[in-house]
Amino acid sequence: MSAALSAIERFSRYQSDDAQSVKPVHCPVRDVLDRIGDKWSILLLMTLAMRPQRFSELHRAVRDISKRMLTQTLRDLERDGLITRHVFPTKPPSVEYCLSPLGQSLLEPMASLIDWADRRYSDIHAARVRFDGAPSDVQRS
Amino acid sequence: MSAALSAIERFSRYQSDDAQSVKPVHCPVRDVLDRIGDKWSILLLMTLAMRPQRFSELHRAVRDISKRMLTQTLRDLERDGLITRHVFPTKPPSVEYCLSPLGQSLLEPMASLIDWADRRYSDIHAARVRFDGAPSDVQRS
DNA sequence: GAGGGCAGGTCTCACATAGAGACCTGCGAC
DNA sequence: GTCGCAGGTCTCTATGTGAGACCTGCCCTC
Repeated sequence: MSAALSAIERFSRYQSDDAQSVKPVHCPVRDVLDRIGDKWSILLLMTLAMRPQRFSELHRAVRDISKRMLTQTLRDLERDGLITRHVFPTKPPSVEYCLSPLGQSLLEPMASLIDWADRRYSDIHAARVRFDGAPSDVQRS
Repeated sequence: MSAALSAIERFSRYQSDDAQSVKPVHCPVRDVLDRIGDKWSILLLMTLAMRPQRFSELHRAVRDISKRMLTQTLRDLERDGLITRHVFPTKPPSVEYCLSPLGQSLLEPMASLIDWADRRYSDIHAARVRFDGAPSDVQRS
């Protein structure tokens, strides 16, 4: 726990450095979070964690992503070295995406987040119902 | 590792259930990820992890968030029970936000992600440079 | 040998979301 | 009375996203 929290302290140093300087300080953590924290990246990484998959397989697995965003997200992940892209010279060429070692290394921290999400979902859902049910200052005692 | 990866397997089951059914299957993991995976939530949670803070402190800590998004993100986090909001009846009323126990429980998985981001940033940065430097099939050998 | 189909995209347009920054509210100090 | 402050809300514009038509090679069928 304290080991993990030291990461937060390290991050906080970037924050306070930034707050104190005139020019914004570049924070690697934010950079990375902006990347994998978008709408589709984690979802695609999780999907590829099961096995390498082709473009259209991914599209079927994550049905509500548009081709446009699928292409774009995959390209960004490839750019960041998290996945690799292989083109096979079949009749209509097929393209397979799979996790790189760097992408693999992200699985463990990501899985702990998924695990949290799955275990705490009922709490979150309950909190939402409670919040929406008490629109102003209605307090149950 | 295998314990963590079992979370991924569990998640994959939602995915394949969804792929097979006609009606989309509601996936709690996606629900939660959509929430904390937005541009500002993790950043604010990390900032609040250090200590409870007031609206304007948060605004100073995360300088490039707009008031609009700060308000909205805080409200969403409160709705999900991750943070609590206390109004103090000072002369101009001040408002303090702090992590709820549920929010605290998110710190550990989040910290491991932060830690990953911090340690792997140089790899990611290198991959980006490589990708941008090789626009087509130029390969350094 | 013309037409159709498939994989993996790109392009265009319409709409939703985010950011900038002006404004609001209540109150105490000057 | 009017200034300033905390914590917002509102409006306008810029940016991002989704839907879905279209494109490109190539093979297969007719």
